[in-house]
Amino acid sequence: MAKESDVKLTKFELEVMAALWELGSASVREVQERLPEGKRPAYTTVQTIVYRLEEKGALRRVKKVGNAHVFEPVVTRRATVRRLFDELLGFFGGSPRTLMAQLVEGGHLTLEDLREAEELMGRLEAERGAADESAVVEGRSKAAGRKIGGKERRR
Amino acid sequence: MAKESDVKLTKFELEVMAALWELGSASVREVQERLPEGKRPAYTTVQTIVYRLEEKGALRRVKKVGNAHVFEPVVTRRATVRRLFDELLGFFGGSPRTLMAQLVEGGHLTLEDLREAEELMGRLEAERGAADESAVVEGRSKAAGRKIGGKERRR
DNA sequence: ACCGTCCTACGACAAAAGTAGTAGATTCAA
DNA sequence: TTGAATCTACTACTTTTGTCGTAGGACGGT
Repeated sequence: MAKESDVKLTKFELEVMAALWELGSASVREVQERLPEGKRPAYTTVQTIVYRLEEKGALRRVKKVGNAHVFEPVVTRRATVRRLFDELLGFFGGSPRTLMAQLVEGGHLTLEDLREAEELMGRLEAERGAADESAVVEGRSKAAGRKIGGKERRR
Repeated sequence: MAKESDVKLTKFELEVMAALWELGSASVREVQERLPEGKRPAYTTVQTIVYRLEEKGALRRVKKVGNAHVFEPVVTRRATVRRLFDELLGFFGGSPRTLMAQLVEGGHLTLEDLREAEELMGRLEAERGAADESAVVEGRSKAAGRKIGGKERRR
């Protein structure tokens, strides 16, 4: 029955969806106009993509305004990112660590990015935790305890 | 001049490259055999991809063994990951944070993953820091300058 | 020297993705 | 009520990807 998770999007479709996620809901014209300056295809091109996305079940038309249809995303941005990430992970034997290492070494992330992520993680855990008391341990989820320059390993 | 960075790879091409990165260098047959069980295309299919990759400059033939060519990657795994990641970032207004947030919320990362990343970052910073002190200008000090410790022999 | 096996070089094709034009219905402001 | 502006619903075409098959050359063992 075509789960949301098996919607595969191409690069351009992704951009259209990105616009739609930002707008919440929009007409073809609105989507087109939200596309980055340089690479803004003809109106009908965008329209075609929107139609294809509709067939894939990535979005749906919800109403009309004037004689124009208004579309709304069906697949969430989060689910899509998850999918993309999983794919990316594929090239790392499914290990987020190896990937993270590449990101760090590639200079994509700053220390603050990581700290913030930790903090967020702590918040989320606290929020939904409460229920399961066992296996908590995980040291201070406060993320404030810096400790750069740990062991000197490999390399 | 076709810089290494403008080599765009498709999903399948990525898989072939992945095999090649793992093997270091290999013949078409070897690459094909390294492809995951289920999705293992015909020999000539792999051959075609390899040829196309050669045209794109992602790999090159380095020698012959018997009558078979042996190929070797030209673009590095790191550069490729960087590229993929940058693309992914595109959907987040280029903000690694937003992306990280999605990853955390999506449960892709564990606290340990983050910690380890921080640690690695600390090590790298220390390593390269010292010498840096003065030369700050260099517009591209933002990654790309990788070359710590000779070859990239991880794993 | 001969044959079976493995490669290489090409050529083909279908499906997916990217890009757009057009005919005719709709809307809306004058 | 009309005509310009705008949409929709198709249709169409070009590239790019994914997948192979085949003809003929190169090798290696016997």
